[in-house]
Amino acid sequence: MTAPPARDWVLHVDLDQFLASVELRRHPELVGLPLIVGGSGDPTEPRKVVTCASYEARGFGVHAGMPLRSAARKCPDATFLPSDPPAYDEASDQVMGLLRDLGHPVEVWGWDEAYVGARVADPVELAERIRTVIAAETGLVCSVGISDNKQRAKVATGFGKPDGVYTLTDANWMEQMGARPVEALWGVGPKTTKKLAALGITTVRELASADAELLTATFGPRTGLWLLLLAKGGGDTTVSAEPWIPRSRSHVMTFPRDLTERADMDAAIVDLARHALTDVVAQSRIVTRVAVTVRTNTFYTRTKIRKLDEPTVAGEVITAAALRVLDLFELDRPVRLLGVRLELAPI
DNA sequence: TCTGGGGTCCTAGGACCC
DNA sequence: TCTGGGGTCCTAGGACCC
Repeated sequence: MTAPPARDWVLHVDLDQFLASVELRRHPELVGLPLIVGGSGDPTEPRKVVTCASYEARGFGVHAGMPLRSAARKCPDATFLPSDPPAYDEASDQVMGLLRDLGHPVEVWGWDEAYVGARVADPVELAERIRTVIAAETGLVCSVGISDNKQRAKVATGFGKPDGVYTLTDANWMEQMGARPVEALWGVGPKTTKKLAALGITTVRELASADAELLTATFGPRTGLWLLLLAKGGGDTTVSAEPWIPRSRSHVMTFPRDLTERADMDAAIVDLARHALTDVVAQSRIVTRVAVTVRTNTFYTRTKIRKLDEPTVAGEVITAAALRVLDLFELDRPVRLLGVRLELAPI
């Protein structure tokens, strides 16, 4: 038995129940009990949702995005903790640093996910080494998906969770995925699933053998062919260690009570714009466009955007622009949420 | 229990110019 | 004066993800 040759692999590393795990590290007495992270930690707080539920809490039907009050009804014995972003930033940085120390390119995807590109003969050995190092150095548990592109590696991680490793390649893709609904593909959501169903396509196997022209006619030239590629197990094979350059910076706020006074809306918009601009300036970036989002009490949500006369970081210019965009709305209903997004000039 | 916050990318269609 | 087509810029909105 000769050793297999080295090949280019893409490993997807995903920290299990990340926020809950970071909290459990410093509250070990809570290990094994249902834990829910979100809002200010007060389960009676309205208009706040679960950011992360521990596996124990998930056993009660609690999941991310669920209103805290619903979570409290489903799992009254859970411990509720406030979200602590600086702690998650620090834990994430620690994990990403350990991954980089392995000597392969690492592409960070948010707090709790990263892709590692590696030309190795034994990717399972690398995956286990990653899991061992992260557990030993940070006390955090992760799962790893192995494939030759990002989308398939991400799907593989789902089969590995929790606390495991799974490999998906051409050899087992159709066998594992063929009979599953198209929604099992990363990037296929409810809307695309419905459109595909109207074409008589419901499974990954059906999508993989669908007519390319039918797909491009329905979804456009790029998206149509991309869906076909995804179903065949293809995807993006590049892993870049280059730091991510953000395209925009935004802040939104759902108010504890709907706003009805225009002066309050103006004040909130100025606040949100300043907040976003502070982050932009800290990263030495320049604003090119200003977008404002309005959500009314009926949950009707719309965004309007305007290009600035010239790129700038001048606070007065940007807050004035945001107020002008807000002025484009009717604003004849109570406002539940306002948001400002600043789009940035490329570097 | 009414439904958070932070992002990216794609497509369609109008305006405008040649 | 009318018509056609190509290209670019801009905004709206859809869709998806963590």
